[in-house]
Amino acid sequence: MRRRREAAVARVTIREVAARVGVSTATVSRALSGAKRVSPAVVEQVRQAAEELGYSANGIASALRRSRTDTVGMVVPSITNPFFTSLVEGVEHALQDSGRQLFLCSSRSDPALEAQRLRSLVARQVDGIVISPVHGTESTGAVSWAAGELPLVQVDRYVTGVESDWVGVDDDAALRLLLEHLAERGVRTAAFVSSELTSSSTELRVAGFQEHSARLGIGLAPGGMLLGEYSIEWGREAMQRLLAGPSLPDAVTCADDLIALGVLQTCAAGGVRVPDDLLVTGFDDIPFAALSDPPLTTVRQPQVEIAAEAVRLLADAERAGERPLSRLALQPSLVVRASTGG
Amino acid sequence: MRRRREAAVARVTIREVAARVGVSTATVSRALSGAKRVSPAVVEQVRQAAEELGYSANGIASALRRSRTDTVGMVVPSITNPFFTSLVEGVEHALQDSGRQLFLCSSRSDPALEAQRLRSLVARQVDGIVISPVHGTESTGAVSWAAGELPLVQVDRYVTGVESDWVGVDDDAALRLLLEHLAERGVRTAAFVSSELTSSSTELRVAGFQEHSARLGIGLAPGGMLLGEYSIEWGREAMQRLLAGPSLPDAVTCADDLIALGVLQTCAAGGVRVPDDLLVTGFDDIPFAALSDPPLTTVRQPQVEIAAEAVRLLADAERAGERPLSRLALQPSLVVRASTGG
DNA sequence: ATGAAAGCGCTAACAA
DNA sequence: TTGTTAGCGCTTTCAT
Repeated sequence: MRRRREAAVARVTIREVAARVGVSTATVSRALSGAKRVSPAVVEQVRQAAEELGYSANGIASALRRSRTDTVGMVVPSITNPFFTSLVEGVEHALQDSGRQLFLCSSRSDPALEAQRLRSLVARQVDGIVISPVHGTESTGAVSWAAGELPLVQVDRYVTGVESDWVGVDDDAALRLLLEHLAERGVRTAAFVSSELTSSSTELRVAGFQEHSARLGIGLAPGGMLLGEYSIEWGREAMQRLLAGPSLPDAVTCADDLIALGVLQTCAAGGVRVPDDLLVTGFDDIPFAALSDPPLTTVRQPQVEIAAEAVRLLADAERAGERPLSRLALQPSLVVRASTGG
Repeated sequence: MRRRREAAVARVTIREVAARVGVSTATVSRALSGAKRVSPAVVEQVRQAAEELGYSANGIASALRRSRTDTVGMVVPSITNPFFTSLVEGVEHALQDSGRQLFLCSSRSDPALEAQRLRSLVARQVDGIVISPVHGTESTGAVSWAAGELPLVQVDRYVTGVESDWVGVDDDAALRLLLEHLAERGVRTAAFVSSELTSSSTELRVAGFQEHSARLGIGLAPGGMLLGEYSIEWGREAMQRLLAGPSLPDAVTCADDLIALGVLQTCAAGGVRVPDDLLVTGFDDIPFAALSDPPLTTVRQPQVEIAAEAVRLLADAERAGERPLSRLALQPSLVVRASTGG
């Protein structure tokens, strides 16, 4: 319980370093940045003086002058969903090589909060934005405004009508993989538990489910299209509704792993044996998908590639003037585990 | 595939708004911030002009002038560990009311990266830092330097010898709860699977295990003190080592839920029945602790309170000159599930 | 190789 | 209530 830091000791500036060495601030600036056209001797003196004085650069002043912050903003609907955390980690990693930092924001699935985050990032002059928009239509205004202010890349989900690149997974291919797998396992009827149709990927997953289940002769169970949100709780509730119905389908296909984990929990609690009585599938392959009871069959998104590609596109966008927009749908892979008898 | 955003259209500044309305930049600044001592008519005109011109403030310039960024930095060892994500979400939420934003960084359990993040946050002039330091000793230098530059609060873990506040859980009380529960269940021998003794909370958990197990007459199984890292993988590996030993203890106590989930996975794979053959406990109560096979008995950390308290301490620190340091160890609660026969 | 000087866009004294 | 003025700390011409 001793004293705290002296309140607001004025921070050391470049001027004091310059004064100490007896050179101009310009020289100090040059010496401390890429040491160009400065004599090695001076560089060394400056380094030492900076060290002695405890100088550390004021990034704000530098940013104002250079109109660059070496910072990228990222906005995701949730930071507690492991899928997005993996994506964030991938982006942060990809950024690291270029010495840039990530400014992470959560929109908490709220378009109003998302708009606020975007305004804030633009105000803070980040050099670019990576966003997974909350909502297919309600996010449009804010996202397209931001895209007009600075380079912006959409990942995973997207809003249409915005001039920006996009990288994500091929949702149609993912549902093809899942349903072909279920068909092979002899599934004739299935339910689909998803979020409300408020985002691009949700729509594509539902559409993919409908198309491929029809093609493979898998019928939609009565009351089997359940739309809620991407959460464990919704998975639990949706499964309760299915249990309350007249009969169970052969399989429950879920639009993400969180939903599927909730479904599995309710199955366990309700005495429904998976995979004996019911097959269950997820989507994303989050780390916990392998640990559930039973382990979850799912499709893996290539998160690392998605993240790397997003950063690459952002770099392009910074340079670019005119250039065609990219839309990259990367391929998912099927991961078979015990929840489908694998 | 249409045209992109026009490259670098110079952004609208306050001067252009001022010119449009026919007032000074100072008036525009005043009108746009807290509308103090500006005539309502002018405020309205300025608002409108700003709107028409698509003006959005340059936060960097503002920050330079005001020496405030309204931004708080947070550094955590991992953003894929749900415990830390919950903490982050709590801090972000607590900050929201005061209109500040969170700048989140992951140190990836690497002291060097952590030091870099801290330098970066200080350079970016965040108003304060919330950090859960990676390492009990290797983090000291960087953390105490940062604490000297600006207000800093440690959460969850801490390094000693740094003049900063700390909020976290009462690790000793947590181990008392866990071990008393195990003793009631008839446990006579236990193993402890933890991370290396590199952080304060790890040390306290190991110490708590030793003290309370001794007090309750629970013996440490031979080779039963297993130190690795906070991850599912390490949990798997540690359990494999226990399985390779001559005999199993009655219980495996884990220093966090990720480790415990890994332990459970190996038990399932190796035919060890939990809780019949072995009791397993975790620590943190992450959302996935309820979904494992079997559901995990653990202690819940009061994350929301920890986060709220951290933000409150930061606010204090900003105001404060001299003031005693706070060390708040909040109380955990036992959550009994099937992994101990609950 | 170095220095002088001019701002980046904004805000806060201080005047009026 | 409003304007004038002086910077915040840094980088970058343009000279020398």
